[in-house]
Amino acid sequence: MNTSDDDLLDRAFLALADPARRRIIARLSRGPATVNELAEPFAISKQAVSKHIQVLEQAQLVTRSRDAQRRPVHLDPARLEALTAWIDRYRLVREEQFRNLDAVLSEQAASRGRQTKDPS
Amino acid sequence: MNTSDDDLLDRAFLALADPARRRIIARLSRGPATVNELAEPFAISKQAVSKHIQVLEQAQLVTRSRDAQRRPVHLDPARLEALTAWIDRYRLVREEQFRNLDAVLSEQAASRGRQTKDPS
DNA sequence: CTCTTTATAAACCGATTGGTTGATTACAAG
DNA sequence: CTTGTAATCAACCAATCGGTTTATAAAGAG
Repeated sequence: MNTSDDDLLDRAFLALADPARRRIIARLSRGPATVNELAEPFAISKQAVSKHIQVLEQAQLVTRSRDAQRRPVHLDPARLEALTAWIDRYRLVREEQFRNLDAVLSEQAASRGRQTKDPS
Repeated sequence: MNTSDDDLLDRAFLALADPARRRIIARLSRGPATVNELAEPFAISKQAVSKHIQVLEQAQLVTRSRDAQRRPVHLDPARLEALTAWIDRYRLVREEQFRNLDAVLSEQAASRGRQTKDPS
């Protein structure tokens, strides 16, 4: 299966772009649960919840084990960590950008008599 | 415009669930850019890029200013921070869960010998 | 074996996505 | 005024998404 880095990010972010799936994540953060347990607080069918879990599974955000005819779902925090890592890269770069901007402004303030460079 | 908390998370995660939009985020982390500049490295049309920017804008991940007929796009790190905050909530809760799991395993070790299922 | 529980598979449907092309707005320069 | 540039709007299209209903598989319990 084609699970490139980009593809995994696609699936993971798309998986989180749905309130039902985010509620499932929240529920699973308190421990494993079966499809029936996950479906109970929702107004949708078990089949729909099963589909949501498949989406989360393909994003590798959750895993499943076997216990007789039950298939408990477990949260896998590793992928969540990968998402924060991606976001932080650009969030933090941006903050550094602000620091650089401060430096540039100080530089410009110090050279207020020289020729102004055009920052196009 | 209905911008509830859940709705904003929907839009933001959906916005990141596309490689083109993630590349736009990456580019904007190095400074503002116009639609034309953003569209250049892509094989898609300017209209498509414009749509991507609208998606990012509705997710409040970027803002726009006016400069004559140009509309430079700026990255807004605040929303990115909100996303990491949401993820970390459940990622970190899960780590605490592991600590609790250790306690449970110790408990089970003390009562080893019973059936794994229903103790008769 | 049959019956029940748990869960998935398959087919279908309306709404949304991501892309296109063509027309239009907004602004500045000649 | 006309021309050119930057960007959006509008209409359209194939593909995907989130949900349903129906049917099916898989694993105990009796």
